[in-house]
Amino acid sequence: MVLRDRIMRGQFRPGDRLYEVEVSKALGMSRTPLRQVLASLAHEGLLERRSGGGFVVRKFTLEDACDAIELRGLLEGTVARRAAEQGPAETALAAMRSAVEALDRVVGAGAEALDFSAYTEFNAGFHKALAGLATSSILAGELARVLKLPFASPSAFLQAQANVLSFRRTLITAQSQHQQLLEAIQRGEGMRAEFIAREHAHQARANLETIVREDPGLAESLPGWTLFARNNGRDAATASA
Amino acid sequence: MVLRDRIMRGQFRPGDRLYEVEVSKALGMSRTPLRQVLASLAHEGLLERRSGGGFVVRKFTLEDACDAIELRGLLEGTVARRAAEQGPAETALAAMRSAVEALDRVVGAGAEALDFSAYTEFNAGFHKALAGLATSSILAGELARVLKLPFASPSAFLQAQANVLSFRRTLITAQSQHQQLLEAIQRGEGMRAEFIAREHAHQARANLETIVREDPGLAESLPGWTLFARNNGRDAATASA
DNA sequence: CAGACTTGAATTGTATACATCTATGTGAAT
DNA sequence: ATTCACATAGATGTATACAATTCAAGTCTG
Repeated sequence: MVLRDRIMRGQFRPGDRLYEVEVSKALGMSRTPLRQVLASLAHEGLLERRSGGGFVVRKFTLEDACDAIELRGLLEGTVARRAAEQGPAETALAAMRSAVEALDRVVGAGAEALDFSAYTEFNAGFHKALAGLATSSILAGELARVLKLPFASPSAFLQAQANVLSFRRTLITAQSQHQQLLEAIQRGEGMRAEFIAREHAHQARANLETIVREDPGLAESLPGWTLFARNNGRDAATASA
Repeated sequence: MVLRDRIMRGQFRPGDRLYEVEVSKALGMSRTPLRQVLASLAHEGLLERRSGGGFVVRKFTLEDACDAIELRGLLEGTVARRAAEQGPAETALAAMRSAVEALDRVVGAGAEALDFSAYTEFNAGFHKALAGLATSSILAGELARVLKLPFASPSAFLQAQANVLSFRRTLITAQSQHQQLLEAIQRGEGMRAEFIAREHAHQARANLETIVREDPGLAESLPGWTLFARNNGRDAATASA
């Protein structure tokens, strides 16, 4: 989906209306397949249907991003709890173990020497393995869906933290949570697993909030950040009235 | 969406492939808008995309229905907790109060004399008011989405229980949970609210399981039941091999 | 001057024709 | 007899032409 990337990269601003003929020319495709893409993106939540036809790029607030992250934590927590309660599948558990071990090696270097891109890679692997623990197709589907929301993905804005030492330190505690989550699942401690997963996501949320508050310039560089309203909820159109 | 209803009413069986020309003739519409409907239903989870093109009606298992109900409980619980923590909006809270009061009057008649359709109506009102408490548009959207899954809705299979006395009794305890949930939200007891909502959904799940186990004939009459696989996961095609 | 109606361009929604792909059956060669 | 290649029918994917709707500007009237 090239349109998705273009929206994420900021080629369209929130509130912009997408005219079918215009966009179809820009993408070099016909209106028919484009309309399906538009409908699909609307289902994903990136676009909104206008009353009276047409689509506009959705405005996200920082609150939306935080909610999406917490929702991810909620679903990951449920997956973890149920895996712990029902006995996790060995293959998915093995993937999680190897991810944790790999992260151990990365984090073992200490906050200063930490290989950030390696961390990002193995962290994604950990969360993928966690999703793979889902016994329920319904739950797995919802989690996959939520991960598509801007910034909900575990590695969505990790790279922005690369050069800030205080954030690198949070990765050490995050890895501690990875270890504890794995342990809780293996020991059948469902409730504990659920809460660790929630708190883990909460830390991601806190990191995002800190970035936005303390280093807005850094936030600007994040992919998808253009979809977010800067001013506290009031957009330009409303403010001009 | 007339196609949605036709699928729910059992005009197509799970695993059936939907041929575009055939269905478009049956519905009296062209292929172009039909394809959008098909894609939309696939996003909802009622259809699945076949590899190599086309759509088939999705098979649901009883487990899927249970998972959908628990997922609803999870999301409702989160809405309730956050409402309790952040202070609920007075208008939505008022709607919830009036729903609880109306249910009090219905349940006050006792299990034998209980007006079932009135209960169903006010119960739907309660859960609608609960959804209205959502402060987060992300959360509200996901909850609305989950409610569309077969049997996830609070009143999905309530009517099937109408003539079974033991089920009518469960409504009394369900109403007790409604009261407690409202109370917990009003008193700011977020964690308690979350768990009550979860347990409330869990009871619905238990009721569904009981219906299916003890009165399969009754289950057959439920709208959407044709989408569920009877035999334990193995469908006809697989079993014939 | 305010407000309602008309009008028309622009945009979305629908139908149909065309292109591409998939799957199945047939045939020959091994 | 089995397997591979190929042909062919049928289905999906795409493009374009047409219809219906929306929305705004302009005009006319009270």
